[in-house]
Amino acid sequence: MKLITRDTDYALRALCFIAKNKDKVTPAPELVAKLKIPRPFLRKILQSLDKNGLLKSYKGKGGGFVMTLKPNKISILDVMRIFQGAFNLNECLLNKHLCPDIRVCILKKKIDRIEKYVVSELGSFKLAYLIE
Amino acid sequence: MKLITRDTDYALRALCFIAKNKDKVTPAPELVAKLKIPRPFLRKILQSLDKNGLLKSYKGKGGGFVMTLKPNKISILDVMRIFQGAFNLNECLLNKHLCPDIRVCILKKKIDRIEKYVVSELGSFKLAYLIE
DNA sequence: ACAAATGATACAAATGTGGTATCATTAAGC
DNA sequence: GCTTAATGATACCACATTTGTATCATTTGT
Repeated sequence: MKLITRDTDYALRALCFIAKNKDKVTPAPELVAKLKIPRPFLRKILQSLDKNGLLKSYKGKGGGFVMTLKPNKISILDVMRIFQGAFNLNECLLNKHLCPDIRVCILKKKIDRIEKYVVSELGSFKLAYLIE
Repeated sequence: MKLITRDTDYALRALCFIAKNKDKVTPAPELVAKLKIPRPFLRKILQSLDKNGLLKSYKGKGGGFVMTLKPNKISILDVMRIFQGAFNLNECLLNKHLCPDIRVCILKKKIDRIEKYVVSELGSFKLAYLIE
């Protein structure tokens, strides 16, 4: 079981790099070269980050990407949500069979508490911490 | 993202049912009927539980399964480990590309702490709690 | 006009999840 | 000993997800 998937990982690396460039526009080819992420895959990731408002893109020659927010305004959780969807650790228990008895409910409560913990830990961990 | 997969869920249901039967041998067909789990899938799950020492099986007519341990000696984590492998939330970060810079390490530490929390919560949550 | 960039979208390979099917083996009980 | 009811072992399959690829259109600075 992994908490952070490949695309989230790539996205974090890319964001860190772009953030370090400050206001300078960072083109995708530069990221490919420096971060060793497969080119088309990175392009897709950057497009997602753009659509979700974490990056602003400039088309055409001399184009590329810049941050829209300060790195201390973006959390790991924000990025995870884009690529891994909303947290829902209880998913399976409710999935197809409705919880038929009390035992599921007490386990569900436990898992809900765990989820709250994870969300709070990752939600307070900012991109800025990764850059210094 | 789900914390508990289908087979773990099924396994927990089956274990609860078998535990309630105490020393009485529980045959798989009874579990199929009562728990509405697809028959061949349940069989596979029971075999895993047997191989991992949580159940003892009796072959032949009148055969079936009994618990090998008291329900307060089995944790949710024990069952998860059988079906979902060892916990390793850091999996992806170390996956194919070795961590190239400090930023991965500090995030890794955070995730390690989260993992410790989850393991301790689920490791102390015993099957017995689900049965009462 | 050209070159360097992103946008959009469709495709494909590998892996994981959930489930099925089949046949062999064991043991109780008449 | 035969039948029957159970598990053991194993191979297979369908589908979804993950990871990655390929292609062409569009935009923009020089």
